[in-house]
Amino acid sequence: MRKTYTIGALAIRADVHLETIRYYQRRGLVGEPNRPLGGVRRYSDDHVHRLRFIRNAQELGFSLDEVGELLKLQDGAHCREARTLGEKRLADVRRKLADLQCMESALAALVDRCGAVKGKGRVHCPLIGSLQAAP
Amino acid sequence: MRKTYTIGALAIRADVHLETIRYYQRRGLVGEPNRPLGGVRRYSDDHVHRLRFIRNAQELGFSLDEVGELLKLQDGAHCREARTLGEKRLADVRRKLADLQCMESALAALVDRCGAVKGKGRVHCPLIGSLQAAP
DNA sequence: CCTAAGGCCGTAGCTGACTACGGAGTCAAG
DNA sequence: CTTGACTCCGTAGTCAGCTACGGCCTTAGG
Repeated sequence: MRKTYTIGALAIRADVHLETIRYYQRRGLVGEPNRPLGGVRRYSDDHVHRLRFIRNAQELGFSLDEVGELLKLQDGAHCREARTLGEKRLADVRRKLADLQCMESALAALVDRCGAVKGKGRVHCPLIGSLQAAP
Repeated sequence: MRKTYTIGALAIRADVHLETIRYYQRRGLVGEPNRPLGGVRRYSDDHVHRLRFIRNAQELGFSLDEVGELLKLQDGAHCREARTLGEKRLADVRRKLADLQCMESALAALVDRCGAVKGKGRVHCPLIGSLQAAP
C-alpha cells in the first residue's frame, strides 16, 4: 500500500510552502488528490515528484504557465514540443543576459571611474553625471 | 522667461506616461512644481531632466527607492555615497548574471540534447527527463 | 471523549512599477 | 460663451508568484 501524506507533510517533504501547494492546485498545476476521509486530501509520492518537476522548471526560468505546458508533455514522447518551449525560454534568458551584461559593463565602468576621481579638482561624480546626461 | 509644460506636455517631452509622472510625484521622486493658475501644475525643463535621470538610473537596474537615494546626491559632491550605491547594484546585477548564466547553459544543453535524440529508440525527452529528476 | 494540531476554504494582502478610471474642475480656441 | 481637450485627485486594478488570515471541520493521541 502506497504512502500518503496530508498537505502539511507533503509541504515538508517537497520543501514547498503549504499555501503554495494550494495555490498550484487552484492554478491546475497539481491535480486534486483522493480525499477518502471527510474531505482531507491525501497526497502520494507522485505529488512530491510533480512539485519537484515544477521547481526544477522554475529554476530554468520557466513561468508557471509554461510549467503547465511542460507538465502536459510529462510522458516524454513530445520532444519536439518540449524543445520548442525550451528554445523560447532560452531566447528569453539570452535576451535578459544581454541586458544584464549591458548593465554590468556600464555600472562597472562608472563605479570604477567613481573611484578614480580622487583628486579634489573635480567635485562632480561620474556616476551622477552620467545619469544626468541626455539619453 | 522659462518654458513651462502641463503634465501632458511633459509626458510627451520626456517620453514618460502621464500617470507615471503622477506616480513619481506621490513617491516623492519628482518635486511638486509651481501651480500658478487654478491648481494646474506647470513643469519646467528641470523636470524633464529629472525624469531622464530616473530613466537612466532604471536602465542601470536601480529600483525607484535607489533612484530616490541617487537623486539626493544630485549635486555630484557625494561620489563616495554614489559609488556605494553603484557597487551594491553591481553586486546584485552580477548575482543575477550568474543565475542567468546557469540557466542558459543548462537550457542550452537540454535543448541541444533534445535535438540529438532523433533515433526512435528512445521515446523519452531529455528536457522532460531532467525536470523529472530529483534535485 | 476531549483537546490540540492540523486541514479546508474563500478571500485578501504582499512586492514593484506602473496603469486606468471616473467625476469634477480648468483652460484655450473659436 | 461654449465646447472640447486637458488636468486634478483618490482610488483601484494589473502582473506573477506567492503568503497570510480567520472561521469552521477533521483527525490523532491520550
